[in-house]
Amino acid sequence: MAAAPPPESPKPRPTRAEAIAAQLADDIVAGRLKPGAALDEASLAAQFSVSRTPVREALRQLAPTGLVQAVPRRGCVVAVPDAAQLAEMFVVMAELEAMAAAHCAMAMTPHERRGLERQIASMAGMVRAGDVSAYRAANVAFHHLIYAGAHNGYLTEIATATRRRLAPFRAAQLEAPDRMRKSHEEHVAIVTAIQRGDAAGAAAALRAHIGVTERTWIAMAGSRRPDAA
Amino acid sequence: MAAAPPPESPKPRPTRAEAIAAQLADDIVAGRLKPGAALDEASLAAQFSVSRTPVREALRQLAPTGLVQAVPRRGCVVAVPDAAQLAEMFVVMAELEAMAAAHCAMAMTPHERRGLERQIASMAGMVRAGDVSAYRAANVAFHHLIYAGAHNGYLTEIATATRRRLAPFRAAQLEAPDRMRKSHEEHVAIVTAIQRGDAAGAAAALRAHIGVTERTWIAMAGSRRPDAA
DNA sequence: ACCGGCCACCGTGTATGCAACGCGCGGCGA
DNA sequence: TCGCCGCGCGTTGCATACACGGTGGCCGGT
Repeated sequence: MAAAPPPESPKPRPTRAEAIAAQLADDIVAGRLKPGAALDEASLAAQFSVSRTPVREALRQLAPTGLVQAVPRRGCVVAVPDAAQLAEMFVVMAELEAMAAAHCAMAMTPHERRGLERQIASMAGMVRAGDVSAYRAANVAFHHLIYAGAHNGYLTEIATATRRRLAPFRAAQLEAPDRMRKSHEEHVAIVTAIQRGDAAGAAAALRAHIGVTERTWIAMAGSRRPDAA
Repeated sequence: MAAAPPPESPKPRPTRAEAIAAQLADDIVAGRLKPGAALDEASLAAQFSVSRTPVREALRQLAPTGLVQAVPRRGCVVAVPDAAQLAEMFVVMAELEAMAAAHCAMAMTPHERRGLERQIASMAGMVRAGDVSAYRAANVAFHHLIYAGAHNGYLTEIATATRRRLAPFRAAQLEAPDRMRKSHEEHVAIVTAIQRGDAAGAAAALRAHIGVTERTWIAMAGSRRPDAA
């Protein structure tokens, strides 16, 4: 009778539009649909073997999430945030995750803390093995453990949304040499702070973690000055 | 070549669906549509003198914002967050606004600071006159000045969304005789901290204003006390 | 009288058709 | 040669029509 963490499961059976929206979102987040790509209703309809109607509804659902940009009579394109917007989102995400980490430090249950330890141990193995793709997936899971530990569904919601929106621009982040190892060390620092109940330390560690990520991205994005905020 | 603060104006001319979505959102936020009310497509279509199609698109746009709850084959209702969810959202909103206030303290331009002073002065007059309805509107404007002063469009976006979602449940908050005066005093404290560049103080003042102290936040993490404002 | 299954109504989900708007190209004039 | 105007095409916006699923009530059985 334990309440499910998201107390609402409004998805007894997804409708076509929802399935298409989920698929498109996934394609965008995974980078299969590149920022700026035009989303033609007719083509998508043909591609999914449905009429334009569900495709339109899917796009209209995606627009408020920020994954696609809709201009009233000119169709939709995959969102292309400029450098300043990305910087803003990184700043906010750092704060959101810091908030979650602080909360974790104070309120995580023993069971959740064990889960965190297990995740860290598992990821340590991936680092040793150099398995970047496994590490990438585990990284998402790790951050979701932090969200869950904060026991705040709304925080989880907006942090997840922010992370998704930034995902296309962080895809290659772990490719940078030695980044995976550094990332893991930062994770360890975060978990250590959480485990000893150091809320401020956990928040700071997470801010630093995201901050480094942002800098890494800026370095890879080219040679623009990294003070866009 | 000066970049416009919102470099995108994706609303050359709103489409029917967008107009309906805006109208519905407004009705929900203003409390004219009460939480739990069923949103029948046909009725709404008749009411707006359009077909079901734009109404459906409007509802699909509103669903991701959290203002309405959509169940796949059972229609939409005005969202009814329970006490725990409301408490979560208040906590997050307090942190978002605290974040904004901290940024304001450090980065507001002189022009923006003068605007803040003017707003406070104007609201002081409303308090003296006991004009609750004018104060209510000015209060929203005040908080939006804080958002704007943070110079972070994404933060503004999610803070505004959160505030909108909570609006239906804060409608009567200022009706308490002394609440308006207290609220104004808190605003003054916030502005004072911002004007002297005290980021931590501004953040703390805003947290207190929203009514969620850090301790409340911590307590709520474990035990889910339904102490929604 | 209570319970179970059946049926009909209501509302949503999807498809199709038509009209309007935006855009690009070609022609005309300066 | 360059700029402006008008026209045609493609795409989106909206309306209408049909199909599927869900819900509530009715009826027969126990």
